[in-house]
Amino acid sequence: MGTRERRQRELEAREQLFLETARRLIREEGLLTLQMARLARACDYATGTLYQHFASKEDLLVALATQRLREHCELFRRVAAWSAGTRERMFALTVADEYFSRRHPTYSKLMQYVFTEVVWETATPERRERLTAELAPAVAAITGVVEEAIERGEVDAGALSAQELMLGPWAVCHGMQSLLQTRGMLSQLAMAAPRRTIYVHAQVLLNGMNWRPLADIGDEAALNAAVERIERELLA
Amino acid sequence: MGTRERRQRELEAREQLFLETARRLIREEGLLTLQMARLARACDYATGTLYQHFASKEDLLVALATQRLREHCELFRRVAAWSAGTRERMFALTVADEYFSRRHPTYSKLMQYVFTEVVWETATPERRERLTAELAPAVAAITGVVEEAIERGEVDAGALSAQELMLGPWAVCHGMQSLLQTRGMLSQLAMAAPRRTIYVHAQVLLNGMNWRPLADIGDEAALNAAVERIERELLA
DNA sequence: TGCGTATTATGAACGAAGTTCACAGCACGA
DNA sequence: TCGTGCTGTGAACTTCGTTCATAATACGCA
Repeated sequence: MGTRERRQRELEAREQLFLETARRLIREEGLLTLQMARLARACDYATGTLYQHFASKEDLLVALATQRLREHCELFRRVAAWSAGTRERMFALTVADEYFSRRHPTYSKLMQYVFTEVVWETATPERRERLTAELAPAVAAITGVVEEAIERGEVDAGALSAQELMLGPWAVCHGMQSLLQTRGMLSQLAMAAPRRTIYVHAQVLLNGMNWRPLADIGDEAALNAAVERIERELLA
Repeated sequence: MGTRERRQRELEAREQLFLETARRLIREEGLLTLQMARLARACDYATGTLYQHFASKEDLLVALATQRLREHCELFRRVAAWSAGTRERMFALTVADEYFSRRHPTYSKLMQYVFTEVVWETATPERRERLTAELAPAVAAITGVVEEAIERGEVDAGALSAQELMLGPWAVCHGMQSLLQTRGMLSQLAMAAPRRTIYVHAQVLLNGMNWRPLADIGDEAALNAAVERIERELLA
């Protein structure tokens, strides 16, 4: 028969078309000006057809975010599985995160918007679940690195669990990028090299956990070498 | 004469009324359902009157955020001027930040929304400037603490400037709160005590900077004592 | 106190965009 | 070939945010 699954394939292709085109429109004209009717028109479909795939505009945005988040999390999993020491892998996660955000400039903004009460609460529960489901494997992978380090005695966990511990580097990454991305923040601060600042603070935090081998915070050459190695072996 | 300045006072009082009422409506019904017409009606004014104060809905939101940010920054300045060591003051900033967010649950969400491209770019430049202007004194005060610590040799700044250094604790604070506040994140992680996790990571970061006197990360009692002292002396 | 003018408040009307739905068109099976 | 059910369509609907012609008010002055 195959007529049913052919139709299914066509539907998926159309959904992809909508998502890809939405991404392009956002890239070209900004999140601000994305309009459902225009998006449908740009894909040569009627508005109603678009609504057969996405329950609302917010739904579409969450779907868009989910797609990129999947890539993001796959990258994390690859980094977590890298054949290197736990300290190096942990730092590599920061570098990878920064790299990913740099490669996808609209992604962080989209995420910021999507996690807003106004958008998040308007999207359908299924869409929200699909997004959060993407996180689980990545969280598990990163937690795995922390657990390995704890077992090997390479880090002082204090009273924190592996998950609580990994929240630290995650927060530094996320917080720093969020702050730097916020307009009126950079102008406030005289940031010479924002990227380097992220890396240094990530290393500082890992040092604070006494995560061995410790990094020499003052050694810029070593930092650059570490970053370059990660970019070469994992991200290129 | 005084008729002009009386009018000025009346205008300011009305603006306050609008802002207070908006705050209440948001608290009671959420950011999602705030409507300009309803806000005006709730204050017994016509819609047009509301628009004499705020150029747009986004403008109103930025004004709302600015008001709270002022309090927030005043708190920071008070903490930065505390008669305690630099390390203790630096940690106190994290505790104060967490405290402020806890006291004003809708503030962080509002901020998150306001800094969104969709809102920020739609507000008038004057409003945006007024918001960012609030930041300057607080940033200066915090940077002052870092500079004092550097001068006294109580911290290893590495190659980072005072401003770059203070971005670390700020990012930890902001990032951690942002992550914990995001729905679907907490469910992902089994967080026993999110507040304590923030504090520990703040201390870890400061330790990583070798900021003296170092904190014993594993010592929960000491951490609690420090937090309690800060809350008692600065925040109560 | 009364009048003319300027300023301000009003809320109905407007406009823009998200969403819906009655209907047309198409494909598939009998 | 015809009937049926499904799908795409886009005009109409709805919901706000925003504006603006008009009414109301306040103010200065004779």
